[in-house]
Amino acid sequence: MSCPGPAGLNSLLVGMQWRVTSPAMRMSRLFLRTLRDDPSDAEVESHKLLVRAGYIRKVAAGIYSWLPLGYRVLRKVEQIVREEMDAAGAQEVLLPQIQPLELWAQTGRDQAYGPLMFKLQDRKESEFCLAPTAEEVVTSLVAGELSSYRDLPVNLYQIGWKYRDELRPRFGLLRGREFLMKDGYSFDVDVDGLRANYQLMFDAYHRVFERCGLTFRPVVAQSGEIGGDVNHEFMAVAAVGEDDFVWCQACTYAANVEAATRAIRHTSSAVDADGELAPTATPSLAPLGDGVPAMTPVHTPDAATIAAVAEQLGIDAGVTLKCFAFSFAGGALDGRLGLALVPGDRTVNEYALAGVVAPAKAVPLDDEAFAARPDLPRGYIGPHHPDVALIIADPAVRDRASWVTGANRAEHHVRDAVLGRDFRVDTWAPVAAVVTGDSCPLCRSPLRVDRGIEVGHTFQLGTKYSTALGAEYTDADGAQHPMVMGCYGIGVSRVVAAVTEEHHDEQGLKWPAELAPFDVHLLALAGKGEAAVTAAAAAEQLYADLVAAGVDVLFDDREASPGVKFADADLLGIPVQVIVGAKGVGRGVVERKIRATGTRDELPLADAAGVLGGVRP
RNA sequence: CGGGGAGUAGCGCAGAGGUAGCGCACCUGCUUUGGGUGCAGGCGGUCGGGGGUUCAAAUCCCCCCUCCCCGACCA
Repeated sequence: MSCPGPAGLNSLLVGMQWRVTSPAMRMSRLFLRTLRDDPSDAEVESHKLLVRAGYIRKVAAGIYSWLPLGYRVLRKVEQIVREEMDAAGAQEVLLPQIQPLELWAQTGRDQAYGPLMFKLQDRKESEFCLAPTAEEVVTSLVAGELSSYRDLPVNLYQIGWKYRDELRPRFGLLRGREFLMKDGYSFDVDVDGLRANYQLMFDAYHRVFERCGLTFRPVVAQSGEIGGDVNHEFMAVAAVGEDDFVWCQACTYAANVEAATRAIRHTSSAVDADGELAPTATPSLAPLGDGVPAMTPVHTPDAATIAAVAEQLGIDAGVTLKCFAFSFAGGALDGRLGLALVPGDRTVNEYALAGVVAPAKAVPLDDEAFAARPDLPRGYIGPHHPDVALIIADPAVRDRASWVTGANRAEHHVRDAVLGRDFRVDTWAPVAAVVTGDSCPLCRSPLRVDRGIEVGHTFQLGTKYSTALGAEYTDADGAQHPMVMGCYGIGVSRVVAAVTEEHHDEQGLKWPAELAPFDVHLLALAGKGEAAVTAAAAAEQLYADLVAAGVDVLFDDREASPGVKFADADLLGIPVQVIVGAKGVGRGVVERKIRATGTRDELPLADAAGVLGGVRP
């Protein structure tokens, strides 16, 4: 039996009509099944539609297979990311997804991540994890390769699968346990260098998300697990987002709700530069309690939440005073009790509270701690408790003359608690979380709190990892310094879902041009008789012409009724639909429908491929 | 991890002691041909897994697995 040489093989392939390079596809051969019903386990539109349209299929909780259409979109996002990273001077690498746990122990993050990591052992029982991220691997890589200031800066990135054993995977691709992430890491000689690289990445991220068609905002954020200083989250605005962020409608201020602050209103003059109550402010304070009756207890059975108290007493939550109890850890007040006071319709921002008590820590009381302190009845705590070392109050606590609050006695609250008369405040600080309508700290315009999907995150890491893993360089004077690092993530697979959340309607998906799995969806409407045969031939010819013109075209050549084809086309969401039917072909035209807008027009059949090829991005 | 719900055909669901059904999808034929056509006939199931009760278990009991929702320190 003879083996075909290259030429023979080539002719064999041609003979089998294999198109190795063409991105075009006949729908009759596409690995695709669309579903008429929503999958029962999907809750958000992106999940429902991506499954119904045959882009993804679930394999396990938070783990998905990417089918041909979905994988095309995923690769388009990848490509945009790649282009913008390369343009910004970053270099692509590929780091392992299986990483030795030993490496993580060197930074202590094996403990910090804990059960969030998928862990595994090899046959020798050495411990590994599936990469949740790659700071350790990339830092130790760079530590081994570079040692001089002459080698820096360097900026490496990869696009690879990441694994996090989430407490609760949900919303399809939005919170998966396996997800595709672009993670990048910059190494500089100093903070100025880091800032320059950070700015390059920050700008590149804008271009990436703009090209993906997302409405987004970069917001100042807390640093979370990774550690470090300045960082931004890129939030795609979406009702199904899992994070609140605050933004100003008049200026550029935007922050994660945890990091957000607000301008203190008319009471701001009562707080001096140290956050202490200024003596000069007391004139406005003194009259507050005038004429308020003495504080009186009320029986409030089974009302351990603000909402329950408000309902039982027929009052607004805003007239209640919330007392958030915590114990100090470290510092002069170690082990003592503290209270944070905010109006009942607000919540305590624990990050803000942490900032106030730093360097000591404020540890919220847990079930055990409450059980050990019968004098602190959960849900019935009041600010006049005798054993509180420090009371921190939000300035909004000065906005009311009197409050309804806990009585420090189970099943009881008190009315008419007056600041200065019935309870004291030791420290004033804005520990209440920002809500819509608060004033912007920069321009005092109204702030909004919205939900978003975190599609990107940029960090200025500093030297935490370079120090731990020995990524040091020698400067011009021969001195050793740790490299100054930044890291930059984009949730590539999450972007696919985020874009879907923003671009869809009841009929299905609506891909932005740069992400669409195909540029054009060519529909050949079936029919009977000579006109239909002519139309079918015209569709075939147009398909060939579009392929020749370099258009990525999906050709619906199936034997199906027009309704089925229209419905599937709208579901799949390819930006331009071109409909070839007997009626139009008889008049020498085809119809073009823009999926996003529903706009329809006609193109001359003879010229259609040229027109469509010309508008290709 | 706590609470709730659910696993029956590829998808969506019904069936609650007597040997498994509907819609969609799929296959065959006819029909229809510009918005998920209609008719007829088919294929397809260890009823999540294991154990138990019973003459008989998808159904009752026990254990396990998986999936979904809510919560997981705001008093």
